[in-house]
Amino acid sequence: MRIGELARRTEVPARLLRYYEDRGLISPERGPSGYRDYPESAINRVNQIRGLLESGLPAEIIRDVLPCLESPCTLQLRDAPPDLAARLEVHRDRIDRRIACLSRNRDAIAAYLASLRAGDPGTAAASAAAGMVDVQSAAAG
Amino acid sequence: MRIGELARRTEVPARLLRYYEDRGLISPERGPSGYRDYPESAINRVNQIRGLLESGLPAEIIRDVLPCLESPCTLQLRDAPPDLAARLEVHRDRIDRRIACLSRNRDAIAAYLASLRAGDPGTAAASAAAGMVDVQSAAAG
DNA sequence: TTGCTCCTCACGTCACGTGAGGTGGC
DNA sequence: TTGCTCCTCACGTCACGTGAGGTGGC
Repeated sequence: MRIGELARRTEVPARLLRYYEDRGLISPERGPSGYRDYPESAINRVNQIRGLLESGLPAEIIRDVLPCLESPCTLQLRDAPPDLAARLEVHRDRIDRRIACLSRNRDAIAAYLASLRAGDPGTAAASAAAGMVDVQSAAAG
Repeated sequence: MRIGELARRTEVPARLLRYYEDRGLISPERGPSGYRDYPESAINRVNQIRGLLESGLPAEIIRDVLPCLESPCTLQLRDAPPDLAARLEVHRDRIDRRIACLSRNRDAIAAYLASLRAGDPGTAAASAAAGMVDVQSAAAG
Protein backbone atom coordinates (compact mmCIF):
# COMPACT_ATOMS: atom_id res chain seq x y z
CA MET A 1 0.00 0.00 0.00
CA ARG A 2 1.05 3.61 -0.42
CA ILE A 3 1.78 6.08 2.31
CA GLY A 4 -1.67 7.64 2.35
CA GLU A 5 -3.42 4.36 3.04
CA LEU A 6 -0.94 3.42 5.74
CA ALA A 7 -1.45 6.83 7.32
CA ARG A 8 -5.20 6.36 7.35
CA ARG A 9 -5.08 2.82 8.69
CA THR A 10 -2.57 3.58 11.43
CA GLU A 11 -3.80 7.12 12.14
CA VAL A 12 -0.18 8.24 11.90
CA PRO A 13 0.42 11.28 9.63
CA ALA A 14 2.28 10.54 6.41
CA ARG A 15 4.88 13.08 7.46
CA LEU A 16 5.70 10.94 10.51
CA LEU A 17 5.93 7.78 8.43
CA ARG A 18 8.57 9.53 6.31
CA TYR A 19 10.31 10.66 9.48
CA TYR A 20 10.43 7.10 10.84
CA GLU A 21 11.93 6.00 7.55
CA ASP A 22 14.51 8.74 7.86
CA ARG A 23 15.41 7.42 11.32
CA GLY A 24 15.80 3.92 9.92
CA LEU A 25 12.71 2.44 11.58
CA ILE A 26 10.83 1.46 8.40
CA SER A 27 12.23 0.82 4.94
CA PRO A 28 9.44 0.57 2.38
CA GLU A 29 10.06 -0.44 -1.22
CA ARG A 30 9.67 2.13 -3.96
CA GLY A 31 7.33 1.76 -6.91
CA PRO A 32 8.40 2.76 -10.46
CA SER A 33 7.03 6.26 -9.82
CA GLY A 34 9.13 6.66 -6.69
CA TYR A 35 6.12 6.23 -4.43
CA ARG A 36 6.68 4.35 -1.20
CA ASP A 37 5.17 0.86 -1.21
CA TYR A 38 4.42 -0.67 2.20
CA PRO A 39 3.55 -4.30 2.93
CA GLU A 40 0.53 -5.21 5.05
CA SER A 41 2.89 -5.93 7.96
CA ALA A 42 3.83 -2.25 8.09
CA ILE A 43 0.66 -1.56 10.04
CA ASN A 44 1.85 -3.68 12.92
CA ARG A 45 5.33 -2.29 12.61
CA VAL A 46 4.10 1.30 12.80
CA ASN A 47 2.00 0.50 15.86
CA GLN A 48 5.05 -1.05 17.51
CA ILE A 49 7.09 2.05 16.74
CA ARG A 50 4.38 4.35 18.10
CA GLY A 51 4.12 2.34 21.30
CA LEU A 52 7.84 2.37 21.89
CA LEU A 53 8.22 6.07 21.09
CA GLU A 54 5.26 6.90 23.34
CA SER A 55 6.98 5.06 26.15
CA GLY A 56 9.96 7.34 25.65
CA LEU A 57 12.38 4.95 23.96
CA PRO A 58 14.65 6.87 21.59
CA ALA A 59 14.54 5.87 17.94
CA GLU A 60 18.05 4.47 18.05
CA ILE A 61 17.12 1.82 20.62
CA ILE A 62 13.87 1.06 18.83
CA ARG A 63 15.94 0.33 15.74
CA ASP A 64 17.78 -2.31 17.78
CA VAL A 65 14.65 -3.78 19.32
CA LEU A 66 12.51 -4.04 16.20
CA PRO A 67 14.44 -6.84 14.47
CA CYS A 68 13.84 -8.97 17.58
CA LEU A 69 10.10 -8.49 17.20
CA GLU A 70 9.92 -9.65 13.62
CA SER A 71 7.76 -12.57 12.63
CA PRO A 72 8.62 -15.34 12.32
CA CYS A 73 10.04 -14.95 15.82
CA THR A 74 13.42 -16.39 15.09
CA LEU A 75 16.82 -16.01 16.59
CA GLN A 76 17.77 -12.57 15.33
CA LEU A 77 18.76 -11.88 18.91
CA ARG A 78 22.31 -12.75 17.80
CA ASP A 79 22.32 -9.49 15.92
CA ALA A 80 21.18 -7.47 18.92
CA PRO A 81 23.91 -5.39 20.57
CA PRO A 82 25.14 -7.02 23.81
CA ASP A 83 24.06 -4.09 25.99
CA LEU A 84 20.49 -4.07 24.67
CA ALA A 85 19.15 -5.90 27.74
CA ALA A 86 20.85 -3.45 30.10
CA ARG A 87 19.51 -0.47 28.21
CA LEU A 88 16.02 -1.95 28.22
CA GLU A 89 16.23 -2.50 31.97
CA VAL A 90 17.14 1.14 32.50
CA HIS A 91 14.24 2.12 30.31
CA ARG A 92 11.80 -0.18 32.11
CA ASP A 93 12.73 1.48 35.40
CA ARG A 94 12.29 4.90 33.86
CA ILE A 95 8.82 3.89 32.70
CA ASP A 96 8.00 2.76 36.23
CA ARG A 97 8.95 6.14 37.65
CA ARG A 98 7.13 7.90 34.86
CA ILE A 99 3.93 5.99 35.53
CA ALA A 100 4.16 6.84 39.24
CA CYS A 101 4.68 10.52 38.44
CA LEU A 102 1.86 10.57 35.90
CA SER A 103 -0.52 8.88 38.33
CA ARG A 104 0.16 11.47 40.96
CA ASN A 105 -0.37 14.30 38.52
CA ARG A 106 -3.50 12.72 37.12
CA ASP A 107 -4.99 12.41 40.60
CA ALA A 108 -3.97 15.96 41.43
CA ILE A 109 -5.51 17.38 38.27
CA ALA A 110 -8.67 15.37 38.88
CA ALA A 111 -8.88 16.66 42.46
CA TYR A 112 -8.21 20.17 41.22
CA LEU A 113 -11.02 19.89 38.68
CA ALA A 114 -13.40 18.42 41.23
CA SER A 115 -12.81 21.32 43.61
CA LEU A 116 -13.10 23.74 40.72
CA ARG A 117 -16.49 22.34 39.84
CA ALA A 118 -17.53 22.41 43.51
CA GLY A 119 -16.77 26.13 43.39
CA ASP A 120 -14.19 25.90 46.14
CA PRO A 121 -11.05 27.54 44.82
CA GLY A 122 -9.21 27.40 48.13
CA THR A 123 -9.57 23.65 48.40
CA ALA A 124 -8.77 23.28 44.74
CA ALA A 125 -5.47 25.06 45.00
CA ALA A 126 -4.60 23.32 48.25
CA SER A 127 -5.31 19.78 47.06
CA ALA A 128 -3.61 20.37 43.75
CA ALA A 129 -0.57 21.93 45.32
CA ALA A 130 -0.33 18.99 47.69
CA GLY A 131 -0.46 16.33 44.99
CA MET A 132 0.73 17.83 41.77
CA VAL A 133 4.28 18.13 42.82
CA ASP A 134 6.80 15.61 44.02
CA VAL A 135 8.68 14.61 40.98
CA GLN A 136 11.41 14.11 43.53
CA SER A 137 9.76 11.57 45.83
CA ALA A 138 8.02 9.84 42.94
CA ALA A 139 10.66 9.72 40.27
CA ALA A 140 14.03 10.83 41.64
CA GLY A 141 17.18 8.78 41.47
CA MET B 1 19.54 31.82 46.63
CA ARG B 2 21.38 31.86 43.35
CA ILE B 3 20.81 29.59 40.38
CA GLY B 4 23.53 27.11 41.29
CA GLU B 5 22.08 26.37 44.70
CA LEU B 6 18.57 26.05 43.31
CA ALA B 7 19.91 23.69 40.66
CA ARG B 8 21.57 21.52 43.29
CA ARG B 9 18.58 21.45 45.60
CA THR B 10 16.04 20.68 42.87
CA GLU B 11 18.38 18.54 40.78
CA VAL B 12 17.30 20.60 37.79
CA PRO B 13 20.18 21.90 35.62
CA ALA B 14 20.72 25.66 35.78
CA ARG B 15 20.25 25.77 32.03
CA LEU B 16 16.69 24.47 32.47
CA LEU B 17 15.94 27.00 35.19
CA ARG B 18 16.89 29.75 32.74
CA TYR B 19 14.75 28.09 30.11
CA TYR B 20 11.71 28.02 32.44
CA GLU B 21 12.26 31.71 33.10
CA ASP B 22 12.38 32.31 29.38
CA ARG B 23 9.02 30.53 29.06
CA GLY B 24 7.59 32.72 31.80
CA LEU B 25 7.28 29.98 34.43
CA ILE B 26 9.63 31.54 37.03
CA SER B 27 10.62 35.17 37.45
CA PRO B 28 13.52 35.50 39.90
CA GLU B 29 14.75 38.88 41.11
CA ARG B 30 18.15 40.10 40.01
CA GLY B 31 20.96 41.04 42.37
CA PRO B 32 23.16 44.10 41.76
CA SER B 33 25.57 41.92 39.78
CA GLY B 34 22.81 40.71 37.50
CA TYR B 35 22.77 37.29 39.16
CA ARG B 36 19.36 35.65 39.53
CA ASP B 37 18.08 35.63 43.11
CA TYR B 38 15.50 32.96 43.95
CA PRO B 39 13.34 32.82 47.08
CA GLU B 40 13.08 29.61 49.12
CA SER B 41 9.65 29.01 47.59
CA ALA B 42 11.27 28.56 44.19
CA ILE B 43 12.15 25.00 45.15
CA ASN B 44 8.50 24.04 45.38
CA ARG B 45 7.70 26.00 42.28
CA VAL B 46 10.38 24.21 40.26
CA ASN B 47 9.12 20.84 41.46
CA GLN B 48 5.61 21.78 40.40
CA ILE B 49 6.87 22.82 36.98
CA ARG B 50 8.81 19.60 36.59
CA GLY B 51 5.82 17.50 37.57
CA LEU B 52 3.53 19.26 35.13
CA LEU B 53 6.02 19.19 32.26
CA GLU B 54 6.70 15.49 32.93
CA SER B 55 3.00 14.82 32.65
CA GLY B 56 3.07 16.41 29.22
CA LEU B 57 1.42 19.76 29.95
CA PRO B 58 2.82 22.43 27.62
CA ALA B 59 4.51 25.40 29.29
CA GLU B 60 1.77 27.76 28.16
CA ILE B 61 -0.89 25.91 30.18
CA ILE B 62 1.45 25.53 33.15
CA ARG B 63 1.81 29.29 33.15
CA ASP B 64 -1.97 29.50 33.57
CA VAL B 65 -2.15 26.82 36.25
CA LEU B 66 0.72 27.98 38.46
CA PRO B 67 -0.92 31.15 39.81
CA CYS B 68 -3.77 28.96 41.09
CA LEU B 69 -1.31 26.89 43.10
CA GLU B 70 0.27 29.79 44.87
CA SER B 71 0.26 30.03 48.62
CA PRO B 72 -1.65 31.52 50.27
CA CYS B 73 -4.27 29.62 48.30
CA THR B 74 -6.50 32.53 47.52
CA LEU B 75 -8.97 33.30 44.83
CA GLN B 76 -6.63 33.92 41.92
CA LEU B 77 -8.91 31.61 39.98
CA ARG B 78 -10.62 34.78 38.77
CA ASP B 79 -7.52 35.42 36.70
CA ALA B 80 -7.55 31.94 35.17
CA PRO B 81 -8.74 31.78 31.57
CA PRO B 82 -12.31 30.44 31.32
CA ASP B 83 -11.30 27.42 29.27
CA LEU B 84 -8.63 26.28 31.72
CA ALA B 85 -10.87 23.61 33.24
CA ALA B 86 -11.74 22.21 29.82
CA ARG B 87 -8.10 22.12 28.79
CA LEU B 88 -7.16 20.40 32.02
CA GLU B 89 -9.86 17.78 31.47
CA VAL B 90 -8.51 17.03 28.03
CA HIS B 91 -5.07 16.72 29.55
CA ARG B 92 -6.26 14.46 32.36
CA ASP B 93 -7.74 12.09 29.80
CA ARG B 94 -4.53 12.15 27.81
CA ILE B 95 -2.62 11.22 30.94
CA ASP B 96 -5.00 8.31 31.50
CA ARG B 97 -4.36 6.95 28.04
CA ARG B 98 -0.64 7.54 28.42
CA ILE B 99 -0.52 5.60 31.67
CA ALA B 100 -2.38 2.72 30.05
CA CYS B 101 0.03 2.72 27.13
CA LEU B 102 3.08 2.95 29.35
CA SER B 103 1.84 0.11 31.56
CA ARG B 104 1.44 -2.14 28.56
CA ASN B 105 4.87 -1.29 27.27
CA ARG B 106 6.42 -1.71 30.69
CA ASP B 107 4.92 -5.19 31.05
CA ALA B 108 6.00 -6.07 27.55
CA ILE B 109 9.58 -4.95 28.11
CA ALA B 110 9.66 -6.80 31.42
CA ALA B 111 8.38 -9.97 29.76
CA TYR B 112 10.87 -9.52 26.95
CA LEU B 113 13.71 -9.18 29.42
CA ALA B 114 12.53 -12.18 31.42
CA SER B 115 12.50 -14.36 28.33
CA LEU B 116 15.85 -12.95 27.29
CA ARG B 117 17.36 -13.97 30.60
CA ALA B 118 15.71 -17.40 30.30
CA GLY B 119 17.56 -17.76 27.00
CA ASP B 120 14.36 -18.23 25.06
CA PRO B 121 14.42 -15.75 22.20
CA GLY B 122 11.29 -17.15 20.52
CA THR B 123 9.15 -16.58 23.58
CA ALA B 124 10.81 -13.23 24.14
CA ALA B 125 9.96 -11.93 20.72
CA ALA B 126 6.46 -13.41 20.83
CA SER B 127 5.51 -12.00 24.20
CA ALA B 128 7.01 -8.64 23.43
CA ALA B 129 5.35 -8.41 20.05
CA ALA B 130 2.04 -9.30 21.64
CA GLY B 131 2.20 -6.69 24.34
CA MET B 132 4.46 -3.92 23.23
CA VAL B 133 2.07 -2.67 20.59
CA ASP B 134 -1.47 -1.44 20.72
CA VAL B 135 -1.20 2.25 21.02
CA GLN B 136 -4.48 2.03 19.17
CA SER B 137 -6.48 -0.06 21.58
CA ALA B 138 -4.86 1.55 24.60
CA ALA B 139 -4.75 5.20 23.64
CA ALA B 140 -6.69 5.82 20.43
CA GLY B 141 -9.50 8.32 20.08
C1' DT C 1 -7.61 19.24 -18.13
C1' DT C 2 -9.05 18.45 -13.32
C1' DG C 3 -8.31 16.60 -8.88
C1' DC C 4 -5.98 13.62 -5.94
C1' DT C 5 -1.85 11.67 -4.11
C1' DC C 6 2.68 11.53 -3.89
C1' DC C 7 7.51 13.53 -3.87
C1' DT C 8 11.55 16.38 -1.83
C1' DC C 9 13.41 20.42 0.30
C1' DA C 10 13.30 23.35 4.04
C1' DC C 11 12.04 26.04 7.85
C1' DG C 12 9.44 26.21 12.56
C1' DT C 13 8.57 24.35 17.42
C1' DC C 14 9.11 22.52 21.99
C1' DA C 15 11.89 20.95 25.73
C1' DC C 16 15.75 20.38 26.18
C1' DG C 17 21.73 19.88 25.80
C1' DT C 18 26.26 21.97 24.99
C1' DG C 19 29.58 24.73 24.21
C1' DA C 20 31.96 29.78 23.50
C1' DG C 21 33.47 33.82 25.45
C1' DG C 22 33.19 37.06 29.07
C1' DT C 23 32.22 39.02 33.88
C1' DG C 24 31.66 39.25 39.19
C1' DG C 25 32.95 38.01 44.02
C1' DC C 26 35.75 35.76 47.50
C1' DT D 1 46.07 36.17 40.70
C1' DT D 2 43.40 31.88 41.08
C1' DG D 3 39.19 29.41 41.02
C1' DC D 4 34.41 29.29 41.18
C1' DT D 5 29.96 30.89 39.74
C1' DC D 6 27.39 33.46 37.05
C1' DC D 7 26.04 35.84 32.62
C1' DT D 8 24.39 35.98 27.53
C1' DC D 9 24.54 34.42 22.84
C1' DA D 10 24.05 30.79 19.81
C1' DC D 11 23.99 26.48 17.68
C1' DG D 12 22.59 21.31 18.08
C1' DT D 13 18.98 17.55 18.96
C1' DC D 14 14.84 14.86 18.95
C1' DA D 15 10.14 14.09 17.61
C1' DC D 16 7.53 16.21 15.61
C1' DG D 17 4.31 20.20 12.42
C1' DT D 18 3.71 22.96 8.23
C1' DG D 19 4.12 24.86 4.27
C1' DA D 20 6.32 25.52 -0.82
C1' DG D 21 6.78 23.92 -5.24
C1' DG D 22 6.68 20.17 -8.34
C1' DT D 23 5.42 15.42 -10.32
C1' DG D 24 2.60 11.02 -11.36
C1' DG D 25 -1.78 8.43 -12.31
C1' DC D 26 -6.71 8.06 -13.08
